[in-house]
Parts: sequence; C-alpha cells; structure tokens
Amino acid sequence: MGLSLEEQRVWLAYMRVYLQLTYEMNHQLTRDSQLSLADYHVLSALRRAAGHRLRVSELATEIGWERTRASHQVRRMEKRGLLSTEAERGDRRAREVSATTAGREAFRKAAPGHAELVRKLFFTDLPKRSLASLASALEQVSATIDEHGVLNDNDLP
Amino acid sequence: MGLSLEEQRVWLAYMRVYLQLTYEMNHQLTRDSQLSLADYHVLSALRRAAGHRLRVSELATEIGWERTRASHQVRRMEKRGLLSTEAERGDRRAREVSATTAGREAFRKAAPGHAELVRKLFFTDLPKRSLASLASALEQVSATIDEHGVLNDNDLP
DNA sequence: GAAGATTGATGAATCAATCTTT
DNA sequence: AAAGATTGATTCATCAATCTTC
Repeated sequence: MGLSLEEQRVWLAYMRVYLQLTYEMNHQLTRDSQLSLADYHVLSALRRAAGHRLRVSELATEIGWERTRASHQVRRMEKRGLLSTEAERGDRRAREVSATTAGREAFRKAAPGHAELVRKLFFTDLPKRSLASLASALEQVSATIDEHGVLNDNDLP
Repeated sequence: MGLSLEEQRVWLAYMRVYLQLTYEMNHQLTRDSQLSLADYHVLSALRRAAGHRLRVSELATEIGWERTRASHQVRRMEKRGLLSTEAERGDRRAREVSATTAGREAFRKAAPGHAELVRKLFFTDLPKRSLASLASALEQVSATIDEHGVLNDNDLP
C-alpha cells in the first residue's frame, strides 16, 4: 500500500510545487488584475472550449470542480459582468455559459502577467530537454485520474 | 514572454493534474476521515518537522500559506483537539504548534487511505523509469519558486 | 425518477487592521 | 519600529436540500 522511496520523493516534490505555486498564482492575479485564480480558470476553460461556450457541468468537469461550486462561481461572475448564460435550445435544463466582452477583455489583460509568472517560477531553470518527458508523465497522470477518479463518476453498481 | 508550444503542453498537463488531484484528495479525506486536506497538510508538516513542532509562521511557509491563514487554521484545529500551542521560551512573540495525541492518531488513521489514493491516481500507470527524472524536474521547480516566489519574501529594497 | 442545475446555511480563506514582545 | 502573530469583516467553498425539465 505504501509508496516506494522514489515515489515518496516524487510526491513530496509534487506537493511542494502544488502548494507554493497555487499561492503564487492566486497572489499575482489578485494583485495585478481584478481576477482571482478561480475566475482565471473559468475564463481560460471557456477560451479553450469549442464555440467558446460550455454548460455549467462541462465547465465544472473541465476545472475539476463540483457542479455546485461552478454554479456559484458563474453566478458571481455574471453579477460582475464577466459572464453571460442562456438556456440551451433543445434541452432547456442545461445552461450555456460564455464570456462577455468584458470577461474576454479582463482575461486578455491578465494573461501576460500570469504567463510571465509561470515562465519565471516554473520554466526558468527547467532544462529544455526534460520538457518532453515531463509532459508525458503529467499527461499520463491526468489520464489515470480521468479513469480512476471519482469526480463525475457515473459508474453503475 | 509567452510560452513555447512544448512549455504550453507541460503547463496544460500540470494544471489538469493539479485541478483534478486537489479535488480527489480533499474528497477522499473528508469522506473517509474527519480531516480536510488542509488539516492533513498541517499534521503532515508537523510530522516531518524536527522535534515535531513548528512556529505558526514556519508552518505557513512549509505549506505555502500566509501566516494569517495558518493562524486561523491552527485555532480551529486546536478547538477540535488536534493541535496544541505554547509560547516559545526565549522569544515570547512566537508560538510553537504541535499535534496532540488525538491529532497524531487522526493522521495515523487517515494516512493509509490517502497514500492508497495517491498510489492509485498518480503512480498506477507511471513507468518506474520515469520517476527519477520527474522527481528532479519537480524539485528544480520547487527550488526556483523558493528563490523567485513572493511568499515570505524578505528582500530589501 | 433521473439529469441538469440552483439555493441556503455553514465552515473556510483572504485582506486590512490590530495586538504584543523584541 | 520591526517581528511574530491574532482578530474581524468579507468573500469563497462545501454540503444538503430543492427546483425544473426530460
């Protein structure tokens, strides 16, 4: 059940990066723009999405949140004028979320500072030759979580 | 300023793992034990610490939090009987935090389930031969953040 | 009844202001 | 005044309960 020594080493390093980086990203964003890290995740997911729109539940899955959290976040961002929503034609249970002009503009303004932070804190001292293997390792982990994770787990008994 | 294509690939994968894994860890812990992920971080940091005790600000640094967050968290955990604190001899401004017997016991009970989740979601499909390079890459990133990050940045002008 | 989503209450995180000891 | 830490107010996250459309 326990982790091997080498796995423990990986895990401790991962946790350190995760904890430090979360703080730094959130701090930089709230200081230099009017966006929180949560806001940024939402706008970033919408920008990557086909048609630049997502259902609330798709948005939640994309960001690794529960629906209820996404719902609250969307409501608050809508109130601030960053998002707009409308009922989906064909299935009026679903709501489609998209960024307003103001939302896209806020993201556009915040993106360079965020990217600069990422470059500075994550990539500065990382040798170029290690990028490919790092990418495949992380992609593998992400795939494993997709398969075995519990978020949006619609398995039957 | 922008990231290269390969860097973008690494970053997207990192963010996906970070978002998914945070949710899964927190969910598993709160479901199977009486500890939140934040509680677990605190108890884990104390267990690793020399003498199994840390000042509030050391604890904060270790977990990547601001002092104020650590202070609130310690107060709540003390109320629940998981931690105890005492003024440091020699410098009475500082408070030393340590886990109570109940706190250590709660951690001991929660640890196997947490480790099992980590093994399942992170390491299952990760080839053994990629562990060493993954560890050095993450350790390098952590060192970079230590150097360039803003958390507990005591630089002079 | 199930899928998609929202609401309301409670506990947690963040920011600014404050307190105490050095 | 600076270092170490806490407090109080506001915003955010989480859980359980509910609503609406299929």
